[in-house]
Amino acid sequence: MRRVAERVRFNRRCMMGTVGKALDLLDIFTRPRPQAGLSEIARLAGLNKATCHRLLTEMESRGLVEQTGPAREYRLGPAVLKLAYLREAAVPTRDAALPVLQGLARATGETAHLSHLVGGVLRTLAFAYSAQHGVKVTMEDADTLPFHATASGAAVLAFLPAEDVQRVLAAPMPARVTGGGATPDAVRARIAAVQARGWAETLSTFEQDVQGLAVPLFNGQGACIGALGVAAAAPRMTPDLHARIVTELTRAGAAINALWGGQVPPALATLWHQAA
Amino acid sequence: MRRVAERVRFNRRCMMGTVGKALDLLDIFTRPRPQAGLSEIARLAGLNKATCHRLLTEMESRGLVEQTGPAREYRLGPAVLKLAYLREAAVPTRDAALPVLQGLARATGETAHLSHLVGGVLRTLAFAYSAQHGVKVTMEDADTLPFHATASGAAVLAFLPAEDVQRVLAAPMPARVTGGGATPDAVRARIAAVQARGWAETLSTFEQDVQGLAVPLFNGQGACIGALGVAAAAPRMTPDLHARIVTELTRAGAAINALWGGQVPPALATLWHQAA
DNA sequence: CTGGATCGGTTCATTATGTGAACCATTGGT
DNA sequence: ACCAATGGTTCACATAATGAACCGATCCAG
Repeated sequence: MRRVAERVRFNRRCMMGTVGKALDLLDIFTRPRPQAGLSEIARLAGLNKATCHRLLTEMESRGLVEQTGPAREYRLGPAVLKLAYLREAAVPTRDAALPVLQGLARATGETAHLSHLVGGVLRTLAFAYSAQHGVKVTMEDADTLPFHATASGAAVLAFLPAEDVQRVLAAPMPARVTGGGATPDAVRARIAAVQARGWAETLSTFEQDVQGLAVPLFNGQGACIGALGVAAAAPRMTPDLHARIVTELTRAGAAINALWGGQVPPALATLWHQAA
Repeated sequence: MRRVAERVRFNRRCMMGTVGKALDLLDIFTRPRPQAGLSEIARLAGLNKATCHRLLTEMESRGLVEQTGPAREYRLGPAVLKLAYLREAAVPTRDAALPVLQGLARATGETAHLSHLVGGVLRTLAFAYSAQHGVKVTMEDADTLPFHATASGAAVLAFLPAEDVQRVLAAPMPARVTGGGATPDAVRARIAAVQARGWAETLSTFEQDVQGLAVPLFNGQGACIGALGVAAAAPRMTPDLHARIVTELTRAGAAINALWGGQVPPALATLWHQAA
């Protein structure tokens, strides 16, 4: 049945075959921890050392990871560069969106970021800072964005099939939330707001003193595949700045969707048109 | 024993576990064939359709590949972009070398390319064209470079442990060679030449009417990890141009090794110093 | 409209493959 | 000298991968 395949599309991360475990190891390597030793990796991944070692050497044989000098730590390998090059050659996603992202950061004076929905998780794909202020919201370590507590999450949820939204709301709340901003009711309210006005908004739900605004991004079939967001330092927010961010954000969202050939739902498109 | 682990370091591609098979599927996607259907992939990989499907969906769950619209073809996914970003953040390899590569292409008026030794294979990592001539050697499709028939291959072989060289020479000759330029004796002669003068050179061995020149690149432990090459259109080669390429190539080689913290063997360093 | 040849995807008995506790050999600190 | 780490390896065991056969859909030629 076609329908069966569709239903499993979200939250694919449940499958835990051998290659799934191997690929999960790649998520060990982050910006603050670019490399790690065998024991550390095994500990972080909750796997046996021997298993881990086999997976790593197998990935090393294809260049996906590599082992550094005498410490014998593992890190991401050169093969990922070739893959990224091919991906960009086939589907100019990131490179195409980057100028728009930088323009958004410049126009708003705040941090702009782009995230991609993958395996039922929102992953940061790129971000751009503004040079305008010394105080800016940094995104370096925000690897995956929780749906409950970010504007990007709400923007995406608002255009996801109802069953997927249910699954997200049913999932356990992540620890990192301030106040009651991540209760199912609060999230549902945000989703409704997105559908009513065309963009998502949160205040101090993911990071203290950070106001987030976001719009969803779509693929050629009209399915929501990510979000474009602005993370602003709340203390310097003014009605005027807020309005500017909304107009710039919707404009940039429309631009990126156009670049990607994304099908924006008509209702949303008209909302954006009014805002810009 | 440490020695055992060392001996297996080269030619890791022999191990064919499940994740190895999965990762090999990624090599299906190339510049001329950026996406492929399930049956086609299974055929190309020599795997069962069911197996292939499982591997692909498992990789899709982590975003390493994705499925396109109604045709349901597979292509590289957005996760590779994040991995490449992290890799570059941790080890600025490609981005750091790119300006040097472009400078080399500009200074010589020919095509410059950078390749990385991974899993016993030389993979093209980046290349730069010169705007000077209409006729240039294109590298788009040269995914992996055969050791036997390229200057880059000879440059790397000249600084690989003897046993690895034996293994390469013992391997079956690739079909794509012109003339007798890829016989074991010819390769051995090229290797000796590299060690004597500091750079490798081939003429019409890989591509007709293409002259290749290359120098090896090293990591912090002094192990050879790749090559920097220039692919020149043979018809317009002159002694003067040849000399310029050699000086520029050695200079650029030294620059990239410096950027990467590569330990150039002293003997080679002095040869380069004389050439530049 | 039908027959055949694709396609993407799924099922399930068979077995090959991955697993992990216990085990080295080294290294570094006390 | 000792202990506690480290990276890596072994091997009996059980889980997880395999592939022929299958399904429904689509397409195209006759």
